[in-house]
Amino acid sequence: MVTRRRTAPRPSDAEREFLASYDPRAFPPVGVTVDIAIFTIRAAELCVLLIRRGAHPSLGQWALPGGFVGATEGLDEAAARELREETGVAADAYLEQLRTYGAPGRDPRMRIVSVAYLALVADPPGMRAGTDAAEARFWPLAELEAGPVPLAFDHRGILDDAVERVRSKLEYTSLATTLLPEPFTMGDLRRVYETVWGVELHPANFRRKVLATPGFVEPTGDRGPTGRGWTDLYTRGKTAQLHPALLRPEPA
Amino acid sequence: MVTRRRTAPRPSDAEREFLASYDPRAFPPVGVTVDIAIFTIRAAELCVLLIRRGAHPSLGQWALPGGFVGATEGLDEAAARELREETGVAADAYLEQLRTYGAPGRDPRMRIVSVAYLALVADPPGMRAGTDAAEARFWPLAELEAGPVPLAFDHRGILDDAVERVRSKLEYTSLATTLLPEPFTMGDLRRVYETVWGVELHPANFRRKVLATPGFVEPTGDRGPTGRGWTDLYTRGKTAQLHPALLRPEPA
DNA sequence: GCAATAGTGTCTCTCAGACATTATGGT
DNA sequence: ACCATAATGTCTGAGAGACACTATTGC
Repeated sequence: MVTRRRTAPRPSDAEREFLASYDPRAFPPVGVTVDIAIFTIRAAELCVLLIRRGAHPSLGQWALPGGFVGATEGLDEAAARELREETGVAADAYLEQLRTYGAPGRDPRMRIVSVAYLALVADPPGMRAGTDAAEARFWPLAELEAGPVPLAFDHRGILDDAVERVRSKLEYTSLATTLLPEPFTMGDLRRVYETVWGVELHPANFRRKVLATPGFVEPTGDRGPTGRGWTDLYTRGKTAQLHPALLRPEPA
Repeated sequence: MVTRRRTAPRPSDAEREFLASYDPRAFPPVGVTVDIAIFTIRAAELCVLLIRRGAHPSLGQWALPGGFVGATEGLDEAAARELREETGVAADAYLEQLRTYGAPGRDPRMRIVSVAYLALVADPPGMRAGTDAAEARFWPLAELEAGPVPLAFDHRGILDDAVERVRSKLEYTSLATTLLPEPFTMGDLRRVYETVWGVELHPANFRRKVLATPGFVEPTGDRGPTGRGWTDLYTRGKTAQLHPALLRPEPA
């Protein structure tokens, strides 16, 4: 028996680790999966990619794409692989770890710990026609929040956390630009913020703040058509963090 | 064989999940642990609790406290248990999930996925004398960053992430108050910020901003002694998020 | 008296929000 | 002509940073 510290002679972690070093099956089996909330902007709506489950449990329900982490695969690596498999997009996408969910009963089969990721992509062109029959679909969030679409497992909660993360990330990073295909107009960028935050922004003030933030966007020099007239086009800047930040208006 | 979506007939997640539902041992064994970076302020220094390992691997090295997640235990629950076991503190402490680390080789024994947590506590009184012989110790971060103290596994990287999270959390939450025993003075609170951020703040401006943020601190009405004179005492306010935020000065 | 900290007041600069004005091009 | 959007400019108020001044207490 190995005691680790302090006074209590309880069955210590060290003991369990010691045993585990000789028998990796000494503790309860746990599956580790990666789930991704992949967001894009489509038709002025914030959308998330969901997959209709083709296996039990929750067969037929919609779920975040994901899967088990390979034996020799890192977590970020597994998430990047899932993202590539689902969307075909890898280069211009943004991917970050969101949070890990491991409530004991969240999967009825066995103990599953899911490392959730968050991805932002420009609307992938290959996914509009190439998708066969609604097995993978970008759902507008408004539709998910309004209609009673049941999500598998605890994916509803994961999705809520992911949306909140996206909303706050737009404040202090330039990630809004990764949701748009290049080049984009100032109005396009503003509509991303308005869509994600669910507010209306003053075009003049928005423009002023974006252009006052170095490295947020880069003017191409070209002009492109908009609804009525012509306007300047921009590409993504090099700065990830915004200084100063673009704070969302308080609901007060 | 079950095909899930799109065109590719690759070995799909659904298939693996289907198999797994009949044989939970069908995928590689993974251990899930919880590690906590527990911070406090002691002697005007930001300190983190480390444990000297009493088992292989990395025997004798310092590591973040942690352990395996119980079979019927949630992740937050496991972290709260660890925090309680290590410090005896539960009530006034702050605990949040930081990030999950799962690089394949991070533990030499087997695949270990570690869900890291972050805790902020007021210096626990029971830990100064009650601890026997340096098996658990609050280390000043300055000492860790300067001296070549090797940390077990990838805990150095986890600690770096945790410190950065604390630094940014102080900006827009009232968590600085959870690092102090109550009641505290305005100077105590300012020194928390100065210590964590590693900067000097103007006392007058700091005081004005803190008092202008509703719910940050509550005046007790009493006055207490300070280095030279007497000053107002405060307790923690009810607001978790600060409006407006208390931004740290830019290193520019 | 001197040093150190707490507390109050004031000035300036920056920035966000609100709004006015003009240009452009499609309906 | 009318409308929608883009683009530019102006005004005001809030807040941050810098600094001056006073009060209190230990040395």
